[in-house]
Amino acid sequence: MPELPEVETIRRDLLGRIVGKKIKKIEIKDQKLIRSRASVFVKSLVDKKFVEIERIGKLLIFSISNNLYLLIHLKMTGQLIYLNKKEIIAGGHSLSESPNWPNKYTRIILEFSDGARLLFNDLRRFGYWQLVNLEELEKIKKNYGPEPANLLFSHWQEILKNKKTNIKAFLLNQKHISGLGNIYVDESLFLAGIRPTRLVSSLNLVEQKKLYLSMKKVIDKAIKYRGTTFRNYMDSEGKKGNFSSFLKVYGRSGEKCRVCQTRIVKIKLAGRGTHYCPLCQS
DNA sequence: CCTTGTGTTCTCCG
DNA sequence: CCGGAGAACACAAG
Repeated sequence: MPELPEVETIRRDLLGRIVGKKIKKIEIKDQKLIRSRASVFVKSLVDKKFVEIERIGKLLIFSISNNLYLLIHLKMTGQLIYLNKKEIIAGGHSLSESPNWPNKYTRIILEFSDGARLLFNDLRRFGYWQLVNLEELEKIKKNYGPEPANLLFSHWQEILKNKKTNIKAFLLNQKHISGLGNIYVDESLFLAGIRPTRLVSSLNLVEQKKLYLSMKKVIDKAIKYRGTTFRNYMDSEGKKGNFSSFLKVYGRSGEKCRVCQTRIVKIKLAGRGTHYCPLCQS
């Protein structure tokens, strides 16, 4: 499940690899995943270059040399795989556990003029590629709250104000704060010592501050370790994220809390599997 | 039937 | 009756 740290890892890796390269060819194997007419899509990209790669929350934004923007969302199982000419001939990367590409889940292939390729794999076909102009991009950006890294505590307090839902549902909502998904919401709440079921309105000042700091800490560390691989996630070289071994609650139901040895509980909340320690979190 | 990110639709409340 | 918030559902496939 790519969340902010995973998408940021991909963004940083791709910056040095594809920016400035001319797009030579596009192969669309599954029309469903592109949110434009295929002919328009191909015409707008071929012979153009990527100028910059940005990100808002979990959404990647590739600026193109013709003032259009390619939005790529990985949703649950999307992967962006970069292969240079040599790796294409070898059928993948030089890692033993690395699968061969393209595979049956490869939905779109971008080919650059130097022979390198960018593959978009998506098992569940939830992800998408979409072309927008600046005006449309600005509109889309308005749906996202600030990211943990850019957040001031005074702003955080404003955001929390008058919210009537539980803290889990609140943190998952990208309009309030962007980039957190199920894994990092559960991990941030554990670090803050707050139960996911708590109402936003019930958090006192100390808890607000703890959560504020915990989100930043969890996200920063996860970026440092190149994200979490729980199921499908891999970076643009086909490698797994290294944050998985630091998970305190996510995916650990029935296992002992690393702090107090109490067994981690799993409930369903906001329609999502939700993990917490009944002793550390109150 | 479980998994999840997000867009849409439904429902409730003041 | 309107607007906003939040809940519920839809999507997909293994």
